[in-house]
Amino acid sequence: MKRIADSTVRRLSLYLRFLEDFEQRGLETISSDELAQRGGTTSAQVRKDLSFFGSFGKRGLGYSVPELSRRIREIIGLGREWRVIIVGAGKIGAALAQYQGFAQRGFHIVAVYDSSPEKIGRSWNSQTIRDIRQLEHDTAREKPDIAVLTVPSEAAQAMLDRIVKAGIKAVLNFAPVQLQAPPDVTVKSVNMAMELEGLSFALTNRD
Amino acid sequence: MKRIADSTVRRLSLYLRFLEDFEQRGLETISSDELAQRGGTTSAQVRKDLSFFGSFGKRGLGYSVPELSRRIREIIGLGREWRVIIVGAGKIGAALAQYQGFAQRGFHIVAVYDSSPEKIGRSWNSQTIRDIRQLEHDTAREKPDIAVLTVPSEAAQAMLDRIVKAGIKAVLNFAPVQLQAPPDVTVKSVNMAMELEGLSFALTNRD
DNA sequence: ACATGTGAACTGCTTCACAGCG
DNA sequence: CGCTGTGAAGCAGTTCACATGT
Repeated sequence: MKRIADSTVRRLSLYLRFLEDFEQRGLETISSDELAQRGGTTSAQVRKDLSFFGSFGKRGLGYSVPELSRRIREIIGLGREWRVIIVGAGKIGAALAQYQGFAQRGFHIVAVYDSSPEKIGRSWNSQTIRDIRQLEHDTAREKPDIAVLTVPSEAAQAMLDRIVKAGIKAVLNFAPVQLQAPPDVTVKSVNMAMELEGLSFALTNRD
Repeated sequence: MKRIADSTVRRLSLYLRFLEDFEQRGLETISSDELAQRGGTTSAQVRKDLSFFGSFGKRGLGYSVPELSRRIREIIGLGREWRVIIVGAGKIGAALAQYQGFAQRGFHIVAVYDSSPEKIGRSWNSQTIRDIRQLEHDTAREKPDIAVLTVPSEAAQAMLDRIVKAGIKAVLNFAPVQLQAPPDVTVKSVNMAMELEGLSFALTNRD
């Protein structure tokens, strides 16, 4: 299969959200143009995005909402449950563990880790915080798919190395640092500091 | 000035982080190649990024760490204090309000708002949570520069409209929805759901 | 000799425009 | 006729390669 651009995958996520909305309202079909307007893009872009994966529409009519919804879910891989661990039980970790949006889309938190003795053992939103030293042992047995990394910046790279060595192939990083990982491991970063600086730049450099 | 790509600004943020690190260690000069390796890019990319804003290096030598550091801070607009409000005192809002990285880079939280009567009036990390109904009134007086939007998805667009009408020109959105704003208002979104789905896609579609 | 700064070449994403099909 | 699907054109961001300055 041809390599798919990151931006394409992001838009598919977006389309799916709209489709689920339409689905709930009982709409049967939708055109590329309607999807485009909602998503702030163009109809050609929508059709091109979908065309990488097949021909899901009916000419002269548009797309079947339930079918397209199903196909996109399939493409993104939302048909199954993903097993997620959270590494770092700080403020952000806490917010994430309690975030309902995860479970709704099939991302199931199976463990939370920390290194601080005061936190280990404490119960936390139906999870007991585990000792980070158990990471390798647990991972071998429980085979999580995704690790969410919410440790301090200084510790992030070392912890990522452990996660990679433990065999996890997908990481969502919240530390504001650039991480190095082997090519078979996908790392996505959420970097608020960088976004804020982007706003600072926009405010500073406008006509 | 020519329009600067988003990716360029993000890399400048990244370079700045490395430069601050080098500065602390007392290093005097750095080459584009060293910056590139740290940032996972190429030396040509680094030089091109900087060239949009001027010629800061010395041929045959590299860049002065303190000078380049200063110049990038100036470019991004980190020379001043930015006044930030947080709209929505939920879990994410809480994590952000206590996040030290903000203040360190000159983003100063001047107010926190919520609509829930149980939350309003409660003290919170040296801020008292204010009634969202005060938003317009306060904004007229206190002139915040940036609003961080951490309200539920359903409320996000309506709240953004209020924020825009109140005259704020930069918004950092945490709701997993596509927001519409006039072109003179910059909106950046942090969308964990989308990043997670990107990981799901990567795990699903690999050889 | 060495590393910057920058036009030129390249790569890849987006937009166009229209043939194809219901 | 309307809307999809898609090659071709256009555009933007990245990489190359070398002239330039120290």
